Amino acid sequence: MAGRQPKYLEIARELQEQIDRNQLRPGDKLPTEKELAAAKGVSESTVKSAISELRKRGSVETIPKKGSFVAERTDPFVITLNNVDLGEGDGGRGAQGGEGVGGPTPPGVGGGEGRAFEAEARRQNRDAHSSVPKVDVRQATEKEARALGIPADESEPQVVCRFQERFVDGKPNSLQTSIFTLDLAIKARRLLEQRNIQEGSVAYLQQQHQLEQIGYIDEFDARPPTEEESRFFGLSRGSLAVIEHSRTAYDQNGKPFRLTVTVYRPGDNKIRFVAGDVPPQAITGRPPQDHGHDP
Amino acid sequence: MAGRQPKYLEIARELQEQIDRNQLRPGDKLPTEKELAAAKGVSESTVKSAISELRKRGSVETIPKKGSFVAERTDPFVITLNNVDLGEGDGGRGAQGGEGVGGPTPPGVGGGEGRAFEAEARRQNRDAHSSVPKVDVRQATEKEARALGIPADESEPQVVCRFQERFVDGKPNSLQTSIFTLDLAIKARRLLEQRNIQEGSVAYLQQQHQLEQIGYIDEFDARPPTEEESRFFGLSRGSLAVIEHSRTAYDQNGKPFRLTVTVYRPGDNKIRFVAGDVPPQAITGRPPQDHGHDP
DNA sequence: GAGTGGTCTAGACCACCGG
DNA sequence: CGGTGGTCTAGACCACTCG
Repeated sequence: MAGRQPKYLEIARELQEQIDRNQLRPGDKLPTEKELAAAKGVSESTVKSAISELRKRGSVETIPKKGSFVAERTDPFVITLNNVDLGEGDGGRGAQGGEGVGGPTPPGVGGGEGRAFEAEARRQNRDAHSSVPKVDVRQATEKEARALGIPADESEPQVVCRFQERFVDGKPNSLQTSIFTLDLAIKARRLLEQRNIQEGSVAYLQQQHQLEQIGYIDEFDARPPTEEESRFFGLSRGSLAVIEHSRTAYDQNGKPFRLTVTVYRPGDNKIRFVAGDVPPQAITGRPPQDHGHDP
Repeated sequence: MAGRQPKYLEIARELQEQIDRNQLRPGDKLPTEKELAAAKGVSESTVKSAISELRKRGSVETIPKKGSFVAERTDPFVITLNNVDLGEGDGGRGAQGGEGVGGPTPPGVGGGEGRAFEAEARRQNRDAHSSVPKVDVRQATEKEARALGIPADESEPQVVCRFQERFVDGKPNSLQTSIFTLDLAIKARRLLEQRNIQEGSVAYLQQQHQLEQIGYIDEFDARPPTEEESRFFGLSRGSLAVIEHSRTAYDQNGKPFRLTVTVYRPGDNKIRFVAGDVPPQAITGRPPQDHGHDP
């Protein structure tokens, strides 16, 4: 119809329609590439292109040497990124409390690292856990140095990276790296220990080191996954992009002291910000009845 | 090194290194695929795979029948999405004022559609403009119906879409669609007119129709571009993903009345949220000295 | 008309998976 | 072991751009 498309896109469209019409159900195995090539009367390479297109959209997942499968629709994990009271016991800001989130959202959660994540999971009755942090000391990348306000003239600035894998309901959910200057970590030694900071790094830094998180800037980007990310998320090569969320946290002197980079797989997560008064049921996500009409 | 990689990734890596080392500069044309194939001693298809890899990362752009070019690094447009005073004259919330953004960020901007965008541009001394809105009436998609709180039993719910192309410094920046129920648009007729709403749709709805935006929920996703998006952004097929930002706005009765979906091309934009007290120079983006040391 | 990338073919070999 | 997808080859034709 209307100006022919390349065959591979045509085939991708046909397969997508079968998925949409539930002729191919989540978890089903697609015909093998050979079979599809024969069925559509094209070469195998053309079929490969078509399937690669579906992979990019997240409609199918391919497991090498096994086959391509219609993606399961997990119901997404809702993570509300500003669902936090900046700095726990209400340090710097005084009366405002909920900090522009206030409203119906339960505040609390000491910000930073894994804590907000686990609180979200509890609220949604989902099981979340994080791996033990892997701690790394290395030279700051340019981006990290800039974010942490390390002067450009400092040669080989060292940073501490705390890296965690995070799971929801047993499935890989996100990868998080928190980065501090080595100078800070030497004063706040637990940042260097390969062990969870139970109360959260923000609370730890506040209580033990008078470092208050009084604000942060969040930034978003999308990019293709690294190999490590592909492995963790179980993506095959040429799959969809990941979402990168960077949070730079500022202390009471207006200096950045932490950079947290979290990488999500799209589709499995609803990454949210809430502002003002929003009805509670909108915040919890998952309207009660949703995809209940086509079985 | 360490467990051989496929040739096409190897070649992609080599090219990427040349780009990183500035042996290939932004705007430069890569050798043709034939030339590369000959130079690397591989087939043309392998070279195509390699270049496709670089396209996904945004390192190169390919213009069909002309060649592949090292991507220009535009300095990114910083758009701060919560840089707004909800509902202008401070309607529903009362005393809290700046709404969790307060701090040093200039408030103002009546929220919604193109207004925040143009205000951002002014602040950054950049030229922003939007196309005249294209207005469409059509049946709501499932997602739209859900977001706007249209009951599932309503058959063929109609919505009004206001679609705009947005440019920064003359270059395509983002595509924005604002969606309202047809019921609302019939009462608030200017939503149906193919003409900019100068004061912003939020202000219009408040002043003329007592509809106050007292909160919103933002959501992020990443996905491959549609054909239309590829055309607008000048992406070739198999290029990188786009970022989708959805904002659902709620009125004083806690009911959603607008869904705005904005699609950005990654790399060209820094999509931000600011919370709490953050030093002003961090907010304006672009630290004065930045990539000034490798010319 | 020459050059270019987009699409496509018809194969091939490999590594890994499962039985 | 046979089946699978990943990689790769050595071509081909087309549509488009450019000089």
